[in-house]
Formats: sequence, structure tokens, C-alpha cells
Amino acid sequence: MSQTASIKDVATHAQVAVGTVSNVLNYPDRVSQRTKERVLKSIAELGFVRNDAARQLRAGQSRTIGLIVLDVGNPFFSSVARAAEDAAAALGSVVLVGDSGQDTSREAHYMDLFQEQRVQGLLISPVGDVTERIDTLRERGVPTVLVDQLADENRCSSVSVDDDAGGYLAAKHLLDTGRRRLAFVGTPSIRQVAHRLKGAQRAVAEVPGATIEVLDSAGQTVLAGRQVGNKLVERDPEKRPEAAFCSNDLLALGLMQSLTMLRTVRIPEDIALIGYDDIDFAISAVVPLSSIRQPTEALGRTAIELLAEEQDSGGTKHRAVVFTPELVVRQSTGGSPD
Amino acid sequence: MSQTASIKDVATHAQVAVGTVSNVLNYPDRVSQRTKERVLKSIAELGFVRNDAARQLRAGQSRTIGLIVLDVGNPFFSSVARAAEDAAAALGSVVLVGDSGQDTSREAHYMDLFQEQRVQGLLISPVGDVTERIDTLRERGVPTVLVDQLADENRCSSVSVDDDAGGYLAAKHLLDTGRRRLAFVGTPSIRQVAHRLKGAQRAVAEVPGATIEVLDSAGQTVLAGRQVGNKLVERDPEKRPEAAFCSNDLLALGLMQSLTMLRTVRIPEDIALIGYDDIDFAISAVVPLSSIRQPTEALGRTAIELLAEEQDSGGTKHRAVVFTPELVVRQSTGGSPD
DNA sequence: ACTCGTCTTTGAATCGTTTCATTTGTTACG
DNA sequence: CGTAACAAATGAAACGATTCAAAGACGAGT
Repeated sequence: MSQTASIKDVATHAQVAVGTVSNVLNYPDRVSQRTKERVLKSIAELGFVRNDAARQLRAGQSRTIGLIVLDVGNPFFSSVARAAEDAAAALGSVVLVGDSGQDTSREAHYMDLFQEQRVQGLLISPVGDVTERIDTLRERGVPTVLVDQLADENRCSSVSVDDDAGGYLAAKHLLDTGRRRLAFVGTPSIRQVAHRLKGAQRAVAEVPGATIEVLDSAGQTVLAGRQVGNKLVERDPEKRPEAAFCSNDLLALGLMQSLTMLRTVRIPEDIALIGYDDIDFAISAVVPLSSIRQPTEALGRTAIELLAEEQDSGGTKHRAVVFTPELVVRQSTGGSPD
Repeated sequence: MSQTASIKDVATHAQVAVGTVSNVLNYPDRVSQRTKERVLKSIAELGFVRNDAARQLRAGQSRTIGLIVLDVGNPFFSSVARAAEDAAAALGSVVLVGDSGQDTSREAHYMDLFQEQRVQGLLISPVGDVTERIDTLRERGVPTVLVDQLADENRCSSVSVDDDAGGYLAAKHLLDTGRRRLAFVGTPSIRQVAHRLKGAQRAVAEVPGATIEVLDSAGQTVLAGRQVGNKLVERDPEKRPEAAFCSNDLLALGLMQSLTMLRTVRIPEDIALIGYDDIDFAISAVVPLSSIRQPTEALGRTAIELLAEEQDSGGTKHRAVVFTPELVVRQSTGGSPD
């Protein structure tokens, strides 16, 4: 009893065959009431716990779904992850979350790991170009769904939010409130961010005289935002933009911190600010932050659904679901003060 | 090639024995250069990927460490989790994170799951009383470390932060700034919260005429904080507390939202506010939030270290590491405006 | 030519479960 | 009483890796 009991020990103890114990566990109906009780009693007495590795080995597949996100600390991803977990739980599966930290080698590492684990499927918000690896995975029977990135529907399923539309919404809103010299803060090397920028530029192009400057931040964190903010504060006030669109809320909050720190810059009077994601903390900011809301819950849930579809079709049918983001106006762009 | 190749397929393809392939993978030095090359070539051609389940089965143990937290959405836990992941990665292990959501049945569910997975060890921030289950786990060879909760050093290892001291710090600070009618907002049914309350009450008892009222919140989220705040706003201003100590920052931010919404309550003039955890967003709040900082990075790292110690000693030696929290003064309690 | 030692390679046994073709036991019916 | 029909229980085979005792290959030394 000191170490773990196996199904064989249970069988011996209950004086039945191993197959019978297995049946009690997996097909209770095939076993008579009497033996079932005896076996269950033995299981309890020996403290038997199924060995999942053996089970998987036999089954050839685990009950696990891999999810690789760019940053678990980011509320956007933790929200998507939670929704996916809940949806997976309903199907009797578990989600393992891996954090690539926007690093292609960590991303590859997790892909290897999940493949070794023979996961049922993979949800991934990719850093690099992974289409080839995904094809390979599919050949090996691991269906994959791209998360937060549109995929070619002929090759791969995906759930995403229309980033171009989101960027357009944000920039249009800033332009509508009268601003002309805009700044875009973010890391356009990330595909989603590039789309948001493109959407913003589209909106800017529609308004004569409007410009948008791109400030490349080192990352998408509060800290990175603060660094960009410090540089803006140092600038000649004339040369500061009238409004900034940050590619996510963390950046925007960081930017806001450094802008408001010295009280020389007023938000939204001197610089209007809009973020992206509408995380819970956006509303609690120094100046409540306008943002673009993404349906994280739907993203996570749908990702699991698409994975199930892939599995059912044997990886032959793909579907790309695109959600539409939504503008949330708050004080940081001059919206109503609540 | 359509499905996954096994080590046997590789052996056949490379015209060697399975044992040799295994050696190439695990003990490259035992294999001659020539065969090694041949085997590696076959591995590449067949796209062979180790089956982790089979490996685990044979090894009797996985390279996985389970971590059960109260809420992954809470930056405190996601920070601890990340630190644990990094520390585990250095040892070649992977951390699986389970979210109990403060629900004992979900907690039990994850404990079962991790046991089935034969995890190397378990880190848990428990909801209910799990000492007995932990004893059972240890008997079965699964060492466990309590996270964010002090354990009896004779029974179990633990990493925690002195919550009583933290509560004392917070309340003392409010009292030092002249407030006398304090409120404690939180869910004392959670052990850690109860300790923070106790520490706060200790500080209050030292000051004649000071009182502390307990406002039980429904949860520890931004939303729960907002609900408590709404009730406070409805109160006769005379009967409102002069200061509130919230058992975590999310609650404090929520409380701050509803208090400042109608602009009838000024922070910190009418009500001073202090939170707990010092999450990244605390500094970005409407009124930058004073808080109690916990060394999350050290918590996660140390948890993994203690787990390693447990493993090495075969679960006979335990150690309880207690960290000391730190007061961070900001504007919400009248601190300097940065 | 023979023995010894070293370096490689072999392949059967093992881990704990599930599966499934068989066997055993029981009941019903002609 | 014989047998068909069905239910329950059996136990060997399989999953894919690792391990390890044994065998094989080869060169050096006598």
C-alpha cells in the first residue's frame, strides 16, 4: 500500500481477472452487481488510482488538448484559456497551457512536447510561421486550430477577431473626436498588431490631413508602455501626437502611467488614448481607458468546437471563424466619465 | 508515414535493434558514430516522435509537476505560476496548472487527475482542508508543497507569505495616517484572508478608539469589489468607514471604481484605500493604489526547490519557508502622488 | 592461435491498462 | 433432458518505450 496499486493487485485482492476490474471501471453494465461491489471495495481498500500513461499508451491518444499562447500573464489570453478549459471539460478533456512568450524556440519546444504527449489536438496562437508544422501535425493525426489569427480555410481551421476592423474602429474614433496627429504604439512584427495598424492607417487615409506615426514598443507589456511614454514626455509638446492608439491595454496602461506621472500631460485633453482588448482593468485606470473589446469567451469556446469538427472530419474539413470587435468609449478619449 | 512511427519502425528502417534506437536517444555515447547517423537519418525520414505515455509507463513517473491555484485570472497566481514554470523548466520538468476556482470539488478533481497522471509532485494552494489527502499522496510517492499557506513543518513543506504581518502592516499604515474607523473587505472564509484580517485587528487593538468593521465580499474579484462599493455609497456618509483594507487588489480596484463613479466620495480624503498583492495594475488605477507586496517570483521558485528537496529525501524532510510582505504606499492612502 | 578486455549491438522482459475472442455459468424452452 | 440463448468472467495479446543480461566484434598481448 505504500506504493501505488495496479489493476493487477486489485484483481488479486478481489479474486477476479484483470479484465473484470477493467470492465468495472469502463463498462460497469457488463459486470454483475456482486462482483462490481467486491471490486469497488478492493479498489477503495488498496487506494487504487488508474495509471493514465498506461491508458493512453493503449488508447494511442490522450485526453489532453494543448494550447500555446503568446503570454499567459495577458488577461486576453488567460480569458481565452479559461473559456477553452471550460469547453474542453464539457467534452471530458483537459487543456494544457504553454506560454511561448513570443519566442519561436519556446513555441517549438511546446509543440514538440505536446506532440510527444500525443495530445488530441492543438490550439495555437503562433509567433512564427507554423503552417508547415501544422500540416505535418495533421498528417500525424493531430488536428490544429489557429487562435487569434486568420488561416487559409483550405489548409487549417481558425478562430480570430478582425484585427483590421478593430484598428479601423479605434483610429476612426480618435479621428471622429477631432484628433489629426495620431500615434500607433505596439510591435508590428506581431501579425495581429500589424493588422490593427493597417486598419488604423486605412481610417487615417480617409481623412485629409490626418497622419499616424508608428512607435515600435519593445513588447506588449505595461513596462514597455511606460518606456514609450517616457520618450513621449521628453518630447517637445508641439511634437507630441494628439492621440495614441496602443495595440493592447497593457501598453496603454503603461503609457498612461508615465504620461500622467508628471501631470504635464492631460488625458484626454492633450493626448487621447485608446487600447485594445478591454481587459477588466481598463475601466479602473487612472483615466478609464477606451478600448476595443474582443469576445474572448467566444474565441476559446469556438476554438474547442472547431477542434472537435477537425477531429470528426479526420482533418479534412476546415473552417475559419472571424469575430467582430467592438468599440468601448471611456474617458481616455473623452467619452462619458463613467 | 501518415500515422506516427514507433521506435520499432525506426529500428526496421535503420536495420538495427530497437534497443539501439533507444540508446541513440538516451545514451548516444554507447552507440558508434556510424549507426548513430543511420538511426538519426531514419528518425528524420520517418518523422518519429517519442511516445511520452510509453516512456512514462516504463519509468513509472512523469516529468510533470501539478500546480493547483485558486484563480489563474488573478495576477498573483499567474505570477507564481510563471515563476514555478521557469524553475521547473530548468530541471527538465513541465508544470501543469489547474484552476480550482476556490471550489473544493474542482480542487479534488484536479488532485485526482494529477494523481492519475503520476505527476512528480504537486504544488497546491488549497481551498479546503487537504492535509489528509496530502498524507495519502506522500505515501503513494507524490511529494506535495503547500503554496501560499503555512503548513505544520512536521507533516508537509510549504512556501507562504506572512499574512498576519501583511494585515498588520496594512491596518497600521491606515491608522498611522490618522484613520480610526476602518473597514475590512474580503472573504474571511479563505484562510489567508482570515489571517490578514487577524493581523489587521491586532493593529487596531493597539490604538485606543480604533475600530474595524468586516464587510464580507462575495469572492475576490473586481466585480465583488464593485458590489461592496455600491453598498458603501448608499450608506449615510457619516456611517461610512474612513479607510478600507481590501484582501486583494482586484477587490480594491472594484471598490475604487464604484466609489469614484459618482464623484461623491473622494479617495483618499473621504475614504483611504489599501489593497493586497501589488499587482501590476495597482499603480495604474484611477487613484494609484497602496498595497502589500508579496514576493510572487520567490514563492514560485522556492516551491519548486522545496519539491525537489521532498523528492530527494523521499518525503521525510519538510521545510516551511515564510516570506515577509512589504508595504507599498501610493496615493490611495495619501502617499506621494507617484 | 588463443585469451582477455573493451566497445557495440541485440532482443526479450517489463511497465499497467484495454480489448476481445473464449470459456464458463445460468436460464428458458421444446 | 438436451440445447439454445444470453450474461458474466477470463486471460492472453497489444500498445511503445526502456533496461539489462548476454552475445558479438575486434584488437592487443602473449
